[in-house]
Amino acid sequence: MIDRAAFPIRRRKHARPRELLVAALDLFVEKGFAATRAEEIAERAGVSKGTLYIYFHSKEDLLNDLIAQRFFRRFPLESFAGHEGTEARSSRELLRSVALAWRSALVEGHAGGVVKLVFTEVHNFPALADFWVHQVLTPTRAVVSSIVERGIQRGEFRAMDPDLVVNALVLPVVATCLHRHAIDPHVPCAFITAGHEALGRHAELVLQGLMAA
Amino acid sequence: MIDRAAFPIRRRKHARPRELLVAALDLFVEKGFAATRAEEIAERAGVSKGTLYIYFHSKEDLLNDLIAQRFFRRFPLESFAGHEGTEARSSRELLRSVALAWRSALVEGHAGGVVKLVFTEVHNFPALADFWVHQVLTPTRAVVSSIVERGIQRGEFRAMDPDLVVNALVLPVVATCLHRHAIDPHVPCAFITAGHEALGRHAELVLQGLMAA
Amino acid sequence: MIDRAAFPIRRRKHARPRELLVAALDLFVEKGFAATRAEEIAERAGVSKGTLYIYFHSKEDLLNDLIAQRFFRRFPLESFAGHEGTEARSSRELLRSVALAWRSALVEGHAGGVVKLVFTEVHNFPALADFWVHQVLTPTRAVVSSIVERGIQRGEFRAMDPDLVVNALVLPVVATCLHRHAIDPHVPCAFITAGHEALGRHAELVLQGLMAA
Amino acid sequence: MIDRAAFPIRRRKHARPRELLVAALDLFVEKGFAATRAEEIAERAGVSKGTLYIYFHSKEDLLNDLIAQRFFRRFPLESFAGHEGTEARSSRELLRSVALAWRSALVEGHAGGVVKLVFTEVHNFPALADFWVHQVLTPTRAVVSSIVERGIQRGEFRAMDPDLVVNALVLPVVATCLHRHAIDPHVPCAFITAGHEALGRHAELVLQGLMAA
DNA sequence: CATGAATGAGGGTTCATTCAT
DNA sequence: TATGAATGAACCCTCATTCAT
Repeated sequence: MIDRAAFPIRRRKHARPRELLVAALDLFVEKGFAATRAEEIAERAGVSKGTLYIYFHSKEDLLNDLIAQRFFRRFPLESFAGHEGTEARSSRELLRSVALAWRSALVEGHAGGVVKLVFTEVHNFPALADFWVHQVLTPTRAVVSSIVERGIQRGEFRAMDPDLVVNALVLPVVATCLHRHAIDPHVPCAFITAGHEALGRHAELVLQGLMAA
Repeated sequence: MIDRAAFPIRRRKHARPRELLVAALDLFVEKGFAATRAEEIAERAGVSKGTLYIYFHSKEDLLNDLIAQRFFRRFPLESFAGHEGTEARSSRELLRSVALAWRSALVEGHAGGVVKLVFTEVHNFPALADFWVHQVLTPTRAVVSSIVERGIQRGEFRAMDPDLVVNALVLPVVATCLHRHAIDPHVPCAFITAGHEALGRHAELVLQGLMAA
Repeated sequence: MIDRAAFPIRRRKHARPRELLVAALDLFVEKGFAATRAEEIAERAGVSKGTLYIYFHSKEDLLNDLIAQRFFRRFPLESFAGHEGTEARSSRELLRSVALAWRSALVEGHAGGVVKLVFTEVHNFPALADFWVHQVLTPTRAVVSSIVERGIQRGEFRAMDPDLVVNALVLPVVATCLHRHAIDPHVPCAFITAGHEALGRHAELVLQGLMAA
Repeated sequence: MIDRAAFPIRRRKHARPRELLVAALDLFVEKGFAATRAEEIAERAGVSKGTLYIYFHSKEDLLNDLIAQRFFRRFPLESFAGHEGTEARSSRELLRSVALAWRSALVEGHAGGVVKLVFTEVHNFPALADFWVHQVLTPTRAVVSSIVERGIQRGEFRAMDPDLVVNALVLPVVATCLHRHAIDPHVPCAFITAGHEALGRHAELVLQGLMAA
């Protein structure tokens, strides 16, 4: 039933947990936690049902491990935290970089699926809310706030609530992720999930509105 | 078990299907379709498990009926369609109205829950994608496009891809909905789901960036 | 699959838990807890697998309820506690009555199966040890002790450790129970589980040894 | 994982089957056959799960082998069979010896656990009933009968059904075994499993009742 | 129509057993 | 021979659905 030639047992031993986590993430994103059967996860990982339970205590545990091991590393925004060596760059340019960091993290890469999972399964896994708010949103908010304040002080931006800028730059990325993973497979919406440059141009639009007169 | 005095049978008999649909919608939004038990729906509607199956063929049918009966009316954007009697209003003002129409439909009201449902259950109910794209997004896109083109022609806006404006105005509303229904119950995020004026000010920001120099 | 004519649904509603407990007790005694499948219990009670879980939370719960509801009433020895109106009877006669009370409780009746269950499942259900010691053995020991002391004081018995008498009268009953339920179905042992009078004559033998010279 | 230094392979290779049998017996006695996992047995024997199946075809086979190899030797009563050189000893003394032989075999030694196993698992392993009746009870019965008849003929005992004496001497030993292995670990019962001399004094009591007037 | 006891297919989980190493 | 990762049959339990009352 499983192609042993393609999946030698010994070689895969240490890879199994990761393979199962990847398979589980894909399926949880695709079908939701409750609608995903344990056997499907195993099958996609190329193992049998029982093998899953060698590495994880339960299906719930799989998702908890996903949250803990896979999600729980900070969003890649540290580079902006202190603006090291960024004195020369305009605040507009810095904010644009933040928006693009979000884009590359969520739209490209498969972190986008994680976003869908967060919003879909948070009811039964509150740790997802913690992850999302404290590991993703809050750091972003801190970085954007500091850049916006810098921009206002340097006269680049007009006076502005930084939260408004966070939301304007970041929430469309979230919504785009969800579209790509939920709606597009059924009804492709090119005008939303258009491609690489769309979010860049979105950032331009917002930042244009931010400029001082 | 059910308080008969408070709910006379006669008067409620015809309301049953609607009451069940409302209960189901609430629970599907809150816990997801798969994780909601048929008995819970009946209980919330104040009837017994068996009664649910008098009015609906199955649990799936309940959601299909929700989509067909509840969702399947156009988004309240018709008023903008022809810009009847709107000649005098600025294009900026019109777009602001569109954004506020979205806000009042999705953030206030409980249509916001429907949005969560769309993104959560679309995998098993492709009709949700059809509903979302054709009944909600596409009309909005048409309206916004026409206003943007009008604004450009009238010299109010600089040249701009209309889709960019749809996305900039509309996607944050979607993301805000999801936040309110998914994340906030666990980790309140005032800076996102701040309240009425937030989205209004977001629209201002975007529209400012849209203005011709 | 289940003969509905013989088992009308409504009439049995209140009888179900008891029927399931009886079926479970029989099977637990016969095959042991771990080797009894939930479906077997249901089948013997004339219902389907799922019905069992309407009335009991789990298979373990079934046994716990058996212990709590069925076993947890004191052994029928109270009548001897105060020797009310027993002044006239000889101590020998009283002890003989205790032994016969054990016999009728354990060998006749189906309490004998319970004894087997106690010894078989106590490892996983320590409450069985509590039941056995505190509800059965300890009361018996108290009664027998008081009678033995009375007999010694009245010069009927020679000096004797009362515990020895408890054991001599009671332990053979226990062993006989176990034989009847465990061994006899496979290899009948008439010389042990002989019948009514055997334990009576056993008591005679022991009591004879107890008599003062 | 296993301390190879402490257990050189060579020396243990031939001991493996016995070590596994001992481990299995302990666990079957402690937790029952169905509730004992094969891996536990292997672990207690200091080998891996797979090794168990080199020496035994299945878990059931382990118990069958236990019965065949371990149990299937006669109970140590042969010495009484012909009363060789016992002419001079009183029948009372001989019976006392039989009781003490039971005690040392069952209460001391770990044969007591076997008794528990017999009564617990006989349903699924009828060979246990055969063993118990034919290898243990029947020989004892034969020996006791002959001694009792001898005692009656020699005028030491009053007329008496020999089976009654078997039961009176032997069943309390059985019950004591079960107590020690089943109940005592949870609720210690000193008054039953008191120690070496208790069964001796029990025998005295019974034999006293047996004496001719 | 309304009820809720009963059903049984389906999915999560365990563990005896196998087999490549 | 020894290992232990992997398997999958079997079991516990849930819950959508039915139907006698």
